[in-house]
Amino acid sequence: MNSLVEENYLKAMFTLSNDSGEVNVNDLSKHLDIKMPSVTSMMKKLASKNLVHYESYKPLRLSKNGKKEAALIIRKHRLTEMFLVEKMGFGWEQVHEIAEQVEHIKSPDFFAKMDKLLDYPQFDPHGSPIPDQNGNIVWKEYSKLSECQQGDSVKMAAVINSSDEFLKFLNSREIHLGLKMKIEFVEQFDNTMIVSYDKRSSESLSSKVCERLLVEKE
Amino acid sequence: MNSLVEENYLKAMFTLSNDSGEVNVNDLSKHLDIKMPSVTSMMKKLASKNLVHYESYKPLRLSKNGKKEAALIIRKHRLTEMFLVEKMGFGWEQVHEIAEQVEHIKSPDFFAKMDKLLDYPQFDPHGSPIPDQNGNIVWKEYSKLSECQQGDSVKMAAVINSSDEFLKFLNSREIHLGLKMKIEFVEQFDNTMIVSYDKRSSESLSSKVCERLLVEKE
DNA sequence: GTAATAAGTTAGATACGGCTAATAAATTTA
DNA sequence: TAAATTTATTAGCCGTATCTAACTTATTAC
Repeated sequence: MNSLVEENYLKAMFTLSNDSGEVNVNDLSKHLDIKMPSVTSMMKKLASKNLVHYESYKPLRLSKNGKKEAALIIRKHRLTEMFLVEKMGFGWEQVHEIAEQVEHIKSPDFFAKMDKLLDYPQFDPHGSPIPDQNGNIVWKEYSKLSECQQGDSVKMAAVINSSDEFLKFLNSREIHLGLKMKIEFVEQFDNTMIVSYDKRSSESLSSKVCERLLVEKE
Repeated sequence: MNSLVEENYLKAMFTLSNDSGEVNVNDLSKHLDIKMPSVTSMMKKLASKNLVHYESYKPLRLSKNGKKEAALIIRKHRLTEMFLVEKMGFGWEQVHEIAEQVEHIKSPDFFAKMDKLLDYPQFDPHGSPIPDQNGNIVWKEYSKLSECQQGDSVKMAAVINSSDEFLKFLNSREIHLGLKMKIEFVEQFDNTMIVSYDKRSSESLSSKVCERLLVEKE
């Protein structure tokens, strides 16, 4: 059984891993707001538990097992977020903090019940995939809105790096998952997009916003 | 902000306090399964935080503040138990363990939402009162079933010291809160009671069982 | 009322998960 | 490629919450 602290390291490593599965001590340190020497010593501990591959001065990698453990924590996090939104009436901008705590609860029954009550959801309220009971994740290939063309019709699929403020911004524009929008115009100078959708006919979205929105092309 | 460990001490003290509000180091130690010296040192810490009145070799007492903190943790525990039973479909014998973990979650919103969804319940699934937001508890005066007389008609109101096994025993006899039963006969020799209720016409309950059932006389 | 027992405290150790300061290795810059 | 910078590690310390062993105070039994 891993401690709460160990779980947080595993989760952070999972999130920060690049495509070859590598993480730096420095990035991990910044992400967790824990100094580098503490990270190093935890890496040694996790290595001794076969959750991490560790060699001095080399990039860190989660072991197969570590990856699974991490995915299962993320599963609990995302199931919780979905439960908070769907069954308890929270807004998608309110659930991260709570899920951050609930994800550490040790009770398979508790999460199995959530899963069932939600009818085995595939995605969380921000469009991120929920890993299955074995820790496997199905990634859908979405496009960044910023990569779409003028004239494209798209459907909102997920938000990247969903922070409180960003989600509140989206709320204020009445943008939510599943929303269909049309790209009316792309400003060449700064890549600002003018989009229209049911409730708004010419909303302007900065490139910073468009890079954080994942969409499905229609 | 109190640590999870501190919260557990406060809760234990609250539960173990006798009518004059006193607890022994020894009882606390046994209840928490933590050795006495550890308890003593935590008591000093809690005393320095004005949560406990502590004097060497004297019985321990929660301060006014400590009592409130404890009651608020118990509030979270009991709200959670109610939520698990009413909104998630758990049995009353399954909820204690989960609530033991959920009660430590720091999020007023989370518990406020539960409270609202449950329509501000007064009692948990075992009939124990749920403290209000200020930590105040309204105690109802119930009688132990064991103190009732032959011929009395009573309504099941609460269970004392509800353990897994006891609750499962009650399940097996189809006994639940709100159940109305009549005391048909009391065996003088060992105080076993023969009771009848809707689904059973002459169920025999040992004195050990009867002492753990609280009822309302009709 | 004294001896035996139980309850409580002190002292000192341990594991965990942090930290700073100093050092070493790797990477970037010039 | 040598110097400067960044990244990572080592060594040693700290606070929390636990423990055991030894000691003290309170209670119980005779």
